[in-house]
Amino acid sequence: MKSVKECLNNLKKKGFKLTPQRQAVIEYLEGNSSHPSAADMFREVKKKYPMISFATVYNTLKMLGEAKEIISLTIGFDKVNFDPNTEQHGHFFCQNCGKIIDIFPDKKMKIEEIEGYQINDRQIYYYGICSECLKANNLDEL
Amino acid sequence: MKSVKECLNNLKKKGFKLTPQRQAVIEYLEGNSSHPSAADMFREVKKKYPMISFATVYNTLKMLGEAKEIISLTIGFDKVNFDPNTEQHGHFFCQNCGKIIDIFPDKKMKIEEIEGYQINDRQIYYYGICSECLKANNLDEL
DNA sequence: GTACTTGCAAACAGTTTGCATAGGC
DNA sequence: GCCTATGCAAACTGTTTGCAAGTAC
Repeated sequence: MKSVKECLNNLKKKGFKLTPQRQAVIEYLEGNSSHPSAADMFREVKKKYPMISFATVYNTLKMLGEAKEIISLTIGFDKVNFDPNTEQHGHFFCQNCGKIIDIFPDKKMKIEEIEGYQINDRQIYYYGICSECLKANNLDEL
Repeated sequence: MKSVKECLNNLKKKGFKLTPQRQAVIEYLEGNSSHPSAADMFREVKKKYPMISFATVYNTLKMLGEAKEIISLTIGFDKVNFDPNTEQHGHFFCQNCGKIIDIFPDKKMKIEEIEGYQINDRQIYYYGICSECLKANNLDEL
């Protein structure tokens, strides 16, 4: 997702209807690097658009995924998180505070080939302790 | 998990009790590259050990994870899958047949460092169509 | 006007939990 | 004998679904 405007154009081109609910979700996601879950989105979007429902959030996320405007992360073990940045990059999951942090490689990552397979996507997940938690030394139990 | 015997020794050393149920799960997992889910394990182990319960399967998997005898994969979007091979390697998820396939790199993969972070683990997930599905051309809807 | 989207609530799947009983060490 | 593990069922969480009413185009 490069910008709200481009995203809306892309969706319109693909025949999706642009409801106010969908636009509210898109506006919340644009430039958001916090990797929100569906519940995070529901909670936040509801503040500005109180009549939105959970089903609509999921519906919108599914549509944005199909339109390749967002990617889904399964880095957490219980729920799915979403990232509007569809450029190839990795993710770090802090096992202490639960934050998901973008990891951009030094050089442009190219997805390797695997003989005989068609690769549509790759995700690289790192698990560990983030610098903030290491500094604060407020490790819960590790 | 290198072998059932080594695994049992390791668990004993760490103070875990070796119940028949746990041994049945370990024997099922040893050398198993099918990346079973908890439900798969429950179904299969039950055949040889009919009185096992779901809670015990989850309990055993949690213990094996803590003992670093297995790794958990979140490559699927709904459930967790398990791999008794704890050597660094990637995984491929076929978006057509749902199979999870081990991907071993040509050269020994080293986990990169990330300045200021402590990395405990890394997972690389590939998504696409496996060679079997490509050959069979029995693509459901893609 | 038509077809798709919404909101709601109920359903669903995977996983976790509480507790009495059983069993490893 | 102690303390942890088991089995069962119920609870819980994240996500999906069915359907009547609403709305983008």
